[in-house]
Amino acid sequence: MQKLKPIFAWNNYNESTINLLYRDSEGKKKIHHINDFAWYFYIHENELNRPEVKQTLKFYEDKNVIISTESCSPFLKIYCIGDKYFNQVKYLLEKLKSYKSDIRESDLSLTKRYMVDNSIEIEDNLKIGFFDIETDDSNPGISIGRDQILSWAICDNTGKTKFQRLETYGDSNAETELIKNLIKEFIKYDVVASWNGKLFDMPYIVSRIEQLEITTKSDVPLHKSIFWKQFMHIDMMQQAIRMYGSNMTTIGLAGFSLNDVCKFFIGQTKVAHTESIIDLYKNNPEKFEEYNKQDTILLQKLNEKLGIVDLMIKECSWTGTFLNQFYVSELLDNYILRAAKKENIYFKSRPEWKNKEDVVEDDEEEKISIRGGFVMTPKLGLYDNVRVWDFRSLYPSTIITFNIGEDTLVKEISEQCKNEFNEWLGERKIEEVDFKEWDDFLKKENKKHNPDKKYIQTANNQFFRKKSPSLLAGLLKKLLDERKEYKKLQKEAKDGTPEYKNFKASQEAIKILANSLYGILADKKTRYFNPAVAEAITTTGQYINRTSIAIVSKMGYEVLYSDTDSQFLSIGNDKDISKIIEEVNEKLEKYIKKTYKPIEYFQLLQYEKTFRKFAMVDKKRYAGHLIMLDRKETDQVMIKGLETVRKTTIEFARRHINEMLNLILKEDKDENYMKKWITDLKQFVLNEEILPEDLAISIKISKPIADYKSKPIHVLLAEKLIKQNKMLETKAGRNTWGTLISYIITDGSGKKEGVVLDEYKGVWDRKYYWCTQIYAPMQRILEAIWPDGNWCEHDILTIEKEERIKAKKKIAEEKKLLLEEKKKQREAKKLTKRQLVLI
DNA sequence: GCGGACTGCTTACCT
DNA sequence: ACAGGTAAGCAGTCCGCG
Repeated sequence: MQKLKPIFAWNNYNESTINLLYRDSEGKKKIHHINDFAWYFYIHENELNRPEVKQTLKFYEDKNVIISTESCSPFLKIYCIGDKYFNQVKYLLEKLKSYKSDIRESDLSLTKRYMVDNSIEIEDNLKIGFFDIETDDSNPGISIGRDQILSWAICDNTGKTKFQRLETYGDSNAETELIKNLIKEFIKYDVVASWNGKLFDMPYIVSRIEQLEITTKSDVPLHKSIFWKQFMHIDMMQQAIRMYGSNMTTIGLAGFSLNDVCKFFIGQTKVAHTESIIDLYKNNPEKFEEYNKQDTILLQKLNEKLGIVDLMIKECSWTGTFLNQFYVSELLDNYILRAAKKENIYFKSRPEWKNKEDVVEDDEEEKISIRGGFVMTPKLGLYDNVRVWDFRSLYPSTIITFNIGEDTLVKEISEQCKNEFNEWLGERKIEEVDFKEWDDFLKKENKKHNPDKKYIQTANNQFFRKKSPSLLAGLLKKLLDERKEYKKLQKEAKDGTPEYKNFKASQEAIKILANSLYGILADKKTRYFNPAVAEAITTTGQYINRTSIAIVSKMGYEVLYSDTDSQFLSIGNDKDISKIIEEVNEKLEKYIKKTYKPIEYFQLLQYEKTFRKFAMVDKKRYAGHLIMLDRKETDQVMIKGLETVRKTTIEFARRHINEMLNLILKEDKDENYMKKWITDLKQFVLNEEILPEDLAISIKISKPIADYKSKPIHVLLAEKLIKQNKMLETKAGRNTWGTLISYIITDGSGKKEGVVLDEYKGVWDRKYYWCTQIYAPMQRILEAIWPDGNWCEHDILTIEKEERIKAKKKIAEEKKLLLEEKKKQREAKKLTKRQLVLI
């Protein structure tokens, strides 16, 4: 029989049957059962020499929990009666863990083990339904499951919608009918997608099902335990946050409400309404229906435009992950485990999930931190002709060039070499060390530990075998090659066609996987966590960057700044930049090849952008007039890290800092011009009226109020709003989007006092706004580019403070003088008294 | 009791 | 529930001074 492609697979608690959900040739959903697959884990053979381990294994063998064993030298494969969820197996594993035994892959579920071992391909032709529910909003605030569901709508991939409305308001039988029909509808699809459905729609439906006792009534299409397995649910909002959350300000996305996202990406909005939902339901059923349907249509269109779900499906089928487990770590775990299985590499078990409360203060593992990228202390100032180039995929390339991986690491000398490195480095940070000194140290160590060049040395003084590619290097090479192929195909296909979209999704999926690979090596929660290996990558990245800086400096060019994989240089426009890059690349390649003798060289600088005028303000903070980007001419002011790109900055400051940067970078205004400009602006802020929207500070509430250890003003205001039922508590979690609190500072002199925007009564602290919100960011920029400009004269608060201190000192001195005077007088009196007595 | 110095928390950014 | 590096503003605390 041809291997069937499951849509989803699972095994129930304490059962050893694997259920595969699939569609037959007629497209009908079926479940295939697998009963003959035995679960197993690995234990290192050396462990068998320990009496306590031996005894434990014997004990569970006698109890028939361990069925059989098989040698997989140097490991022993132990087959059990069920997976890690079986109580008896759980006890066995707990016992072995308590002995700190070297056990491997014991955390896999039966289903995951089966999928990995058989390299089961996952169905990627999935039927998607976009849905949304409306609920009774007559009570204040939102509370999951408190009120009735009023309707549902679902939209298929072609834009066809279905809608059902609660027939009789307040009637629980009618609501039961409504929800049953929704479930029946869900089951027709493989995936149902929603907007924020993970935190709203799904829990709401589940809660209503429980309250109405729908599952205990027998005419539901499928039994309770099984109908949720008939389809998967994904939350498109979470995925949108993953994709665009990090650069929303850069691209200009206002927020992650469905309305904001749709307005931005597809230029469409939700159905506008001023009435409450319950009002619409009761008095305007047509509009109510349109409103509910429109949300699902928007989801469908959004997916068509952005390919959100397509990309997820691609990543899932590439790695062998089911959609409802769509997390980077899970995707990569499946991908790596499948490859490792073929190479007979067994990874350690994934660490136990630790609750926040369970983390011990002195946990050694928790304290380990891994060195990251190189951030050069920038040479501040205003420059002409600044060129930027960067290393293409620095970390993947480094892994390949230096053949980095747990399997290629020379463990025998790893500890000693680490100690020697730390001893040499001492208290210094690696970026403080002179490059030549670092290079010399590495050469000395290389000679000592690697005389016949069998290994390849990394910049943290670790050694990796060269004989065959590491698992990681092999995977990455495959990924990069595949991506190249898909990129080519994408280029050949016609823009907008299904093929084009398919190739695009493929190459993007691969890019995400390749770039995330390093991350899991430095993540304590994964089985791949390995400080020596992770730091081999980052430190060597730093080293390559600094080698390049050394080469460039020797060629006579000045590197102004560098962050991880990019370099900023001031190179006149009379020079041929491509030629220079070519030369640097050649020299770098020659040097790395000569010094480290890699099997394959995989580093490449590529030309990125040119700034006509450029202001270097601080680490990770700069702005410039960009005229060339990826070999295409452009004309824009690019700003990184400065207040204008931060969403906490007030609009007034954002507008004026932008204006200021435009004047300096595009219109080449000089220092004197800007001084005048600042003086005028200060007068305006201190005397004129400013709109409240321009003064509002917006800060995100990122977690439940109780989790805050200190309570700044925005948290205090949020707390008040929550108490008044005007705002929802934020849930903990990575892919949730907290609520923004917008407020205005009424008194910024001490502990900040303020009001939320809605309650603003016209009181604002002018001096605080000028000094902290508006001028401070400007001053930092101006001081960086014209350091001798006496820019502090506009910082009123600091000046006032200094004057206060001066005045105080003066008073103190006067007092002191006065006291001394009195003392003198007293003594004089005493003297005269004594003199009198004497007389 | 006041205010400066310092520390730690929080947010939001960069690669 | 993929990483580390960084700036900035503020709350909270400690400590010396008077």
